[in-house]
Amino acid sequence: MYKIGLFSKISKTTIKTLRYYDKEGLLKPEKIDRANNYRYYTTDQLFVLHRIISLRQIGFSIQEIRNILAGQNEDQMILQRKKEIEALLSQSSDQLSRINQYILEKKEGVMLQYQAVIKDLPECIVYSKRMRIPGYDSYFQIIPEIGAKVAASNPGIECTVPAYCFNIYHDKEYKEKDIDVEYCEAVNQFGKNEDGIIFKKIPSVKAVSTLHKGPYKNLGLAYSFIFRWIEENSYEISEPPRESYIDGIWNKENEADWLTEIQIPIRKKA
Amino acid sequence: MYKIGLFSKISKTTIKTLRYYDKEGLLKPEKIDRANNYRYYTTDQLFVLHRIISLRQIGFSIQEIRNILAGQNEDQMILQRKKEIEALLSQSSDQLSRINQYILEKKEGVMLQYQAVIKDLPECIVYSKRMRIPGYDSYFQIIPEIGAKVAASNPGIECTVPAYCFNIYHDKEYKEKDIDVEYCEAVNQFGKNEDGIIFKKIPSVKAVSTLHKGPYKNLGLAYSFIFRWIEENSYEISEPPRESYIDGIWNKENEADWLTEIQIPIRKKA
DNA sequence: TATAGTTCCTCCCGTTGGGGGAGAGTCAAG
DNA sequence: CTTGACTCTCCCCCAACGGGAGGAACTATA
Repeated sequence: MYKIGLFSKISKTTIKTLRYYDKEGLLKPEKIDRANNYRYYTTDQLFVLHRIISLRQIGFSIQEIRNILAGQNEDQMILQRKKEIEALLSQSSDQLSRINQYILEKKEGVMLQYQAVIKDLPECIVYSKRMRIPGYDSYFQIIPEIGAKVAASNPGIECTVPAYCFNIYHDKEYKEKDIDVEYCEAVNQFGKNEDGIIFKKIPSVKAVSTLHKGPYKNLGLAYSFIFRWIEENSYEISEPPRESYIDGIWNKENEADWLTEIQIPIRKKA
Repeated sequence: MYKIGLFSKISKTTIKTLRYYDKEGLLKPEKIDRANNYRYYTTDQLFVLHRIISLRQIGFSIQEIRNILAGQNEDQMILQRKKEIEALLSQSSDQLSRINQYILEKKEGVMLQYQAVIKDLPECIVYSKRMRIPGYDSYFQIIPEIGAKVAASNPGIECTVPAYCFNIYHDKEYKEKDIDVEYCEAVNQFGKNEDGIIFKKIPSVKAVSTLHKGPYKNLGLAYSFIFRWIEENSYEISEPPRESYIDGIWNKENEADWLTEIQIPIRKKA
């Protein structure tokens, strides 16, 4: 029978940890002296402690170890823990790739105005119209028309607050002319489909996002940044890119103040 | 100027997080209404927030981000973070290997009495004698003699409490006869070297450890378990194995109660 | 203008696996 | 008997928020 200090040295475990495992019910001392509450351990308990430490080193939580020691469906917990480890592994390797990319960008000295962020885009209801337009300048005429038509045909329908108003680009590559584009605006409910205007529910999706400030003609820079980012970090594009308009002609006079978010749905490359 | 709820939706960040970043000084609202303490944000602040989120996704802590945003030696922090990520990566891959090994052992149904644990063995002072002995049974005669001689020549020297008494095996492979063994016992100070008995300081080292209960003739099982474990988990032996005697003939009559810990110093395979 | 529903605020507590330390009781040796 | 080493319990701390209480303020509608 060893007191906690000796047992701690034999087992190379701190006293704090031993007391904690006692409190948590993982390893009760063989005997507790009722007179002074001293804990007494035996060498046999080294086996249990070794089991606990081994499981901790594999990353199981205290609660999980308690279950395993109690004999509860160990196999399932092991498989679950294995999946967790694999998730952590992939997260770390993700972070490594991102930080390497970051170092590279710093060394090249460019692109530092752009930041890539992964977000979940929530599900929403939109009205949309897909069309082929000659160039970006056509937006300023076409988009208000679509909005007006929807409002006229569907009383009671309102745009979401904050607005989520974006274009989806269906071309396989970046183009500046003759663009196959789908204009979308998030609304609070479904309405009538007419004149190529279609209401639909867009499911939630994981996307990489970057902000672009300034006139639309410079959006190409943002695209080249983010396409490269996707490539370097081993993602692939899962749906066509979206441009979400945050600040624009409707609230900022100066083109230099316009703010656009590029959102590209992605998945990890297999 | 957006109130926190709208800004939270635009940026896909929770209100709680925005308030936390305010409190931590990462992202102060553009304006706070003194009358009601409402926070007001601008779209320009989306850039700072994106920067923060991007750094968070790479795994930087709030404190680190605060330093980076303040322009403090960013390069160094990036390299440091990269090392952290690599450490995490290697830890996870370690855990994955261990849990796979664990699954394998369970499937084979054997070896479940042994547990491998990695520990740091602390530095200590020992007296030691290296010799060639015919077999394990010689221990019972030789070891007490050495102890008696040291005690006689070095008054004032005491063994550590708890005792750390072990053999180091210098043979390249496991042997049961004609063994090249170095007997060591941890003591509180240096003493006289004589008759092949040498005092020395053993530095601290990382080792894998397993417990063996029962007679010494069965130690082979424990060795085969742990050698395999080392191989399967991509470690390599960095120093000769040690056998540390926890319970033995001096305090347990029955051989079945003897407890021995095998400690093998290891390092990760390159 | 009254009211109801929504949004916002500031606390406070919880999470994990112990570490650090205070204050008090206990043990072993000289 | 004293002194130093051990041990006990209790409380606070960590990181990055999430959950919820309780209350004030804003907004829309009747």
